[in-house]
Amino acid sequence: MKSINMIELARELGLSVSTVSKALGDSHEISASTKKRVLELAKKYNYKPNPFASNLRKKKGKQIAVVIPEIVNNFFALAVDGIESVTRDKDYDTFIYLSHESAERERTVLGHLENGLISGIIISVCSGREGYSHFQDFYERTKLPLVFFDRVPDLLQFPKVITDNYHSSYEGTIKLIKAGSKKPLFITTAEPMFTSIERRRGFQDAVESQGIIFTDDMVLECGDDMDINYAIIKKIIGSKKAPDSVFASIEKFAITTYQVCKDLNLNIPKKLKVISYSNLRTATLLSPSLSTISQPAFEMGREAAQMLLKMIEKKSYAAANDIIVLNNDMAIRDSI
Amino acid sequence: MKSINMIELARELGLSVSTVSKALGDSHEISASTKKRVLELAKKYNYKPNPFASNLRKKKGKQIAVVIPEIVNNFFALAVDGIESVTRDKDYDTFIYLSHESAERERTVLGHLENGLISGIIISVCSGREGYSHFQDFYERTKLPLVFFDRVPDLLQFPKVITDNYHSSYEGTIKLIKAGSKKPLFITTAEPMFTSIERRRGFQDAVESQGIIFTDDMVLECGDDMDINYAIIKKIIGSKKAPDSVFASIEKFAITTYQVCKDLNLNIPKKLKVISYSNLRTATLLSPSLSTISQPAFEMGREAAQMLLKMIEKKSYAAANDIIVLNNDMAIRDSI
DNA sequence: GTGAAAGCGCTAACAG
DNA sequence: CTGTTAGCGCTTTCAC
Repeated sequence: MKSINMIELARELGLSVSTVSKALGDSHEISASTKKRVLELAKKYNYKPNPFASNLRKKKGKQIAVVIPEIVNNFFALAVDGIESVTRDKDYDTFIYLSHESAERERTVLGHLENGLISGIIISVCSGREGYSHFQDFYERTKLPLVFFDRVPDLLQFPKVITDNYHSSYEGTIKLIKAGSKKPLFITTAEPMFTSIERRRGFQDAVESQGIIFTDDMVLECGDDMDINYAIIKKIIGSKKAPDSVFASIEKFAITTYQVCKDLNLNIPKKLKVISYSNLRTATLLSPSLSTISQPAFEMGREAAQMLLKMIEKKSYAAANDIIVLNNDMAIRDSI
Repeated sequence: MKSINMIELARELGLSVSTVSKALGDSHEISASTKKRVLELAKKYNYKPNPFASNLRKKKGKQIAVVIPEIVNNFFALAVDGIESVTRDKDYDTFIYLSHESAERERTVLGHLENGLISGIIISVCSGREGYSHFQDFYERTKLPLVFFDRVPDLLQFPKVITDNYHSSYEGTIKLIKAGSKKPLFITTAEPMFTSIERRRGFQDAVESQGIIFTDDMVLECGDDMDINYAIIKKIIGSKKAPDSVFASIEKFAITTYQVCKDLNLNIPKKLKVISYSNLRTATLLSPSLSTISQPAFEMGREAAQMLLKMIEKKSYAAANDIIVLNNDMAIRDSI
């Protein structure tokens, strides 16, 4: 495959490569007529500048990376869709890396990206207690723009796109209690992450605001193994001192709760009210329809990407401490 | 910020850059002791070879592209997950591009990728009647390895990973009829694509095999606008000559069908049996649980990526016309 | 086993 | 406005 290069283009045009390069870059120091000639021949040969050569020379490129815990998850898929909507628009290429909730994998990816392949990164961090020093280290070493979204390292000074986790959780809990719940259960991840922590706070404060004494057994921490989660949830929900409502911090725990209720023949919402953070499109079709707090995932991705590209393109742009907070959307359905 | 390069490494080691380069590449012409020294210093400085320089020189890199219609779709998300499982393993970087079912966008992406950024592409084509000549053209010009999956250009000679659409559709239809359906309705996309066409054939052949006279009104073509689809499906299902079962060629039509039945207060499966191609995780939780034919999306992605990398690394020359056919999985649930 | 040197294709001073 | 030139950081002959 012999793809034409700038030298041959220049030769055929009787121009120097630098003139061709400038013409292709629409430089103001090139005459309109020359630009036209160059562009025409370039199109004729379907010439595309070699990005490796150009990136090498310019020491930067139009590639960014997206590092997320998983892709088989409506929230992240939507976020990627949002990111792509702006990178596509601005002619950036988007790499995708999945951490699969592994901090080690996250570090590996970051280490790899230190090679200079990309000009910026959009990240949603994996859960866990391993801290965020690798992000700080990465930044110190590369000075590359980083934007975090949703699951953010709250203690680090980076631009972020998040939602009002605390308040939406507070409101959701209030709904549960106003609907008659005396003993709500908050199901969250055993591995801590920014969103869960905020939501848990919102839950606890709301419970207490309604004159209910908050106790530790109002929070259940679940792990990755869905079979074990199923067993734990079943045990609690089927027990004597069962909760009368469940607030699932993440979607899959609501799904499991539904499964448990189905198997135990427990009526939702009569015996158990349920609400969950979720971006599930079929929430309305579950039986009963699931009440949800959904995050503006697409918009979050879009905002994060816009922020990142702004930082990449304007070196002086001081976005470093920008935090964009978007609103979640609560939909009360038959499960309450 | 100032990342070290090979020249500085070489200087500090008192070696030439070429020796360092070879050592880093684990060349056999370098002594073990030198390799060790080089590797150690490289690690100390956290040195990473600049991929632009290396790719420019070698005229190839370890980047591939994935071009799919959408990402907010469990099937494609799973496929990307499968692809990533092998690219991660083999240290390839994965670009992602979404065509959003637009042939024009698909062409734009392909045109862009002619610049040499990547070493191979995995594609699932958008629906429509615009043909596949841009893939052939792309290949002629770049000679880059291409692997198609699921939605493939059936007439072109490229390696492909598909599933047994025809047979699984045939079997699904038989299930519907054996369960008592006399007048099944196949809901498919108005814009043609490989999978739908095969599934439709399977449906028709199955219908006829059971002594039912196939008529054109047994197939309904729906478009992208879900509101319009809803109206059309509602009209048909609510009419005098309504079908007694629905076979949805793609998931979202089954969802809409459920919605319609819910709103019309039509009992599934009594009044209408439903089966659908779907990778929805909540199929069991819908009311009633949805019978599905699910595709091995993760495996498809994995196979496609393995094939592509093999072609890129030329470990297998014979891959060019390989077609891998995986089996779908049918799960009959309460909707039948 | 190691090194010198020639570029890969492009951009950006700097000249003219 | 256009051309000359010097690399970007790396790989790869080809010498030694």
